[in-house]
Amino acid sequence: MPSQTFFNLPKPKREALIKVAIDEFSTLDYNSASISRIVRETGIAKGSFYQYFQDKKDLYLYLLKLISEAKLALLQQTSAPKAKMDFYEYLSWLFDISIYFDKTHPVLSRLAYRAFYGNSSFQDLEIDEIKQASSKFIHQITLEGINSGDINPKIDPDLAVFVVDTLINAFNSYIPRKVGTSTDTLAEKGSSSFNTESAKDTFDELIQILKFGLLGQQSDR
Amino acid sequence: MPSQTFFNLPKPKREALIKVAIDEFSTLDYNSASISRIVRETGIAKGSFYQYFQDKKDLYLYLLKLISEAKLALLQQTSAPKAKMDFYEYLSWLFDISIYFDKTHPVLSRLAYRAFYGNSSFQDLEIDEIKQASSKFIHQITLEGINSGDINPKIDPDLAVFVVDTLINAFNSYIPRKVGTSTDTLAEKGSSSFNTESAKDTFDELIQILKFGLLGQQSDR
DNA sequence: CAGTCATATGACCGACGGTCATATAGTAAT
DNA sequence: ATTACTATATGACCGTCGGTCATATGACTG
Repeated sequence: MPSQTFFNLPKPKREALIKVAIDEFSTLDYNSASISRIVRETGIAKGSFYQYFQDKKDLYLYLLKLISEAKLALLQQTSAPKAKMDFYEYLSWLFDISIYFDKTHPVLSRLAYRAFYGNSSFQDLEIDEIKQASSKFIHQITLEGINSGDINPKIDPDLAVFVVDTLINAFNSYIPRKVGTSTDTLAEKGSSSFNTESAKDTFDELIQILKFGLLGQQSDR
Repeated sequence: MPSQTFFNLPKPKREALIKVAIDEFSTLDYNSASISRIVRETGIAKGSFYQYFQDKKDLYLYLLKLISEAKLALLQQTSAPKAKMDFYEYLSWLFDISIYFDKTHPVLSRLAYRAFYGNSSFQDLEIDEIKQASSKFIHQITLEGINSGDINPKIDPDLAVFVVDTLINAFNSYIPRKVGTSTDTLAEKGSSSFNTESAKDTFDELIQILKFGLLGQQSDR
């Protein structure tokens, strides 16, 4: 976490620093992103930076936190299209929201994309924890899916969570390949560079596969 | 690719360098692994190293190539337990082989694990290509699965490949979590640190889910 | 004015990946 | 044995990095 000193900073200075940092980390992977460059560009001294943040990781974690807060805020302010959705409809709805976030926050989205699907950062407990925050969310709704009968209860819950979580997360890196946009282009221009309609169709087809895989065995036993 | 100079090296020197390098890259992620340390430990001059390899990435790619060759060799020398296997049986067999490789080549396995499932390296085209070599293999057998009717032909082949490939690959990072071994311990001690029997059971359960998901729709239409 | 405290600063540190002019050893021709 | 040529070995050196720290600046208090 940034120090109190950082939050005491005049707003413009604080925001300028964050903006430069977001640009840096959305353009380059963790190791290539440079604190030296960030402070040079922001016009503050290196020593000052290290009064605000413990280290490079501290800044990075803070940026990821800002993003997840922005996403959560969007999720909470968006009302569901249907009152009662089953597990699979809910997943589909989440995907809609995710696409909308990418469109409205292209730079944040790009940074998040790098952090989660580019294999750019490093082995680190805290960073893994942040990464798994979205997994925890999927985890929770998957367990609810099991309880409500949308997922065959004979399937090991952990395994069900793994399957759903893995596919949902990996889908973000699949789509650009599928629609012919390279992940590089995506990291550069954000998700606006592919057709969100066909992405949605493909996602719904994936959900169908999930539905059969996770539910299909039930009639069998 | 290493230079001719490297291959001209006396075998002991060449192998010593490779051994030290493999140890380094199996212990630390790409960015933490240090060329300076490798040459210090091997007892050769920095300049010499850079006569052998173009850069750090060149060495890394070469190590990954050595590993994939070793894996391929094992695959080719292992005979199938059954003459005719359907797609899902074949996947299960591949998993057996993979487990065997991990047991017999723990250090290589650890390096590969870091490279593929640790999010430790960086955005790079060539490295991504090597990583996707195993994906290509899965790709091929998945397409065969479609042709032989083991996978519902109505499913978009690309999507089918994506689902299979993603789950198979991610499974390697799921298992340690499942059996309570942290990925750190795994990277440290190799796959010998978890019960391969229960891993196999879980894998077979995953294959069942895949089977229903990818085939299930067929009876439906 | 002096004293105290938060903040700002940039020279400095060790380590990194990578370069290059120079030294050394091996080989072939005279 | 001497020369000439080539392949290989070497480590001081470069720019850059993340991070530190003694010192300077300013702002507020008595």
